[in-house]
Amino acid sequence: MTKLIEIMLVDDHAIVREGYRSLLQKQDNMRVIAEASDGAQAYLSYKAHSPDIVIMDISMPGQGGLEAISRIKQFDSEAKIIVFSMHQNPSFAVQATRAGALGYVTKSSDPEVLIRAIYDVQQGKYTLSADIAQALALEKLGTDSAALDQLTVREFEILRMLVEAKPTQDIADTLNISPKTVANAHYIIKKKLGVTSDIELTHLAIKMNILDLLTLSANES
Amino acid sequence: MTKLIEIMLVDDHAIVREGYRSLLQKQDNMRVIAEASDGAQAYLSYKAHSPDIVIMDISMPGQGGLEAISRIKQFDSEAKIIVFSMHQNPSFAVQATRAGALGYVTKSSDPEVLIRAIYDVQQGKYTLSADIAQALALEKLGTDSAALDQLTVREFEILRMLVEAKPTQDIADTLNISPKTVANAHYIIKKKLGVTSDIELTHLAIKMNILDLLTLSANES
DNA sequence: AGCCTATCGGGCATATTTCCCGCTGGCTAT
DNA sequence: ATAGCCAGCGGGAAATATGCCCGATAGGCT
Repeated sequence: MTKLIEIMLVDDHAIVREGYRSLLQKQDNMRVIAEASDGAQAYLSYKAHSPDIVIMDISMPGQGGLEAISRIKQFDSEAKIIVFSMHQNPSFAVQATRAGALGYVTKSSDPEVLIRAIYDVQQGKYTLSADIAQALALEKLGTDSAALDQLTVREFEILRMLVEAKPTQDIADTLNISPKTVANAHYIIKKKLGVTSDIELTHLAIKMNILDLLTLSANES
Repeated sequence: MTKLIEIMLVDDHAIVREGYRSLLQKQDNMRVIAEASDGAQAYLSYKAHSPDIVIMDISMPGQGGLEAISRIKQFDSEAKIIVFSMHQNPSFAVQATRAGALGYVTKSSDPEVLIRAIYDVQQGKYTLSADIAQALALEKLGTDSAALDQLTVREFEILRMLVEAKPTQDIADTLNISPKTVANAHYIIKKKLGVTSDIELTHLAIKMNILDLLTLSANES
């Protein structure tokens, strides 16, 4: 009566694929018909097997999962893809959705959540695991993405030097202002961006692409 | 003929535990007799079941895996623990070993590697997966991120929480120590690593791959 | 036993952060 | 031109954090 749902698994950790397989075998109307351990393989395998549902990890080496999603959707815009990720950051869910995923479930979720998501997505319904839904909602309220626009030009300039780990004195010298002013700006910046520690500030800088990570390996100080 | 090996699984992702279980069931002389999804639970469960082997993830929320290893070893210095981690950074293996683990296998390894490790560790033999062994050897030669190895297990653990921007108070709470001790450790860490600001510390953490950049924006707690 | 190291935390002087304030100078609207 | 506004600058002062010291305990090793 219920038709068989054919599933493809994509995850770079064999043990996790083993877990999916074991879990899905318990559902008698689901069958794993293909597997892949990276994005490139996933694309080829999708074309070869046309599964009903793809369960995909997005943190894989090389050709990542997001790229694979885009390519699969390009090949078949009807493809039904669920992202199953360790990342609890709602931004990942946003990116996955943009790429074309129909569902996003965190690995911390109970197995039933994934099963539920498979049924939902099978019917074309978009699904999020509860933790992500909540985080996304909070982010929507928080509106911190445009936070940088609150900074004045001077503050932004100081921020950039701060996150490069330049000492206050150096910044003061470069800008020909008093170290006290730099310290004040430092404080104002943290306040405007809503962080309380320099570590959080650095995280934010990375997220907002103020801090060029490539510079990190090439050291100076 | 061969005696049954009783195994306890510790991992915060249910799907991964499912994977272990499925994998280990195929070995007719191994049996999963207990599971836990965080460090505190792992400790209690160990005391209750006395498994022959513990397979433990070390990146878990709250009471981390390293702490759990220490406590289990304290309770039973004969405990045989294999760390099964996503981190390919050899420093994690160093810290795990210091805490008392007998084996370190990355999740990218083939399932057979884990099975092999179980047999080895069962006989009291120390095991590393090939990728880690190589990375460790290179580190020994290259003295690259070896700075991290100067840190004690506790310090390393605190460092990881610090660079995730966890407040001192939270860290103190999770580890059940005084905020003052955390502050002291914070200072010692910076001193050992030769940095003077938290921003530099964060840079270092990124360079040394302690701070997973993908996880970076995943700020919840 | 004696020594060593890890862990834990108190003490305390110094430095930094945080917040408030006043000053200047350039805009803009009246 | 005059008033109002805001960016930029920096002093002051209380609250906190940092840097460095110390002593205590506990487990391991010789």
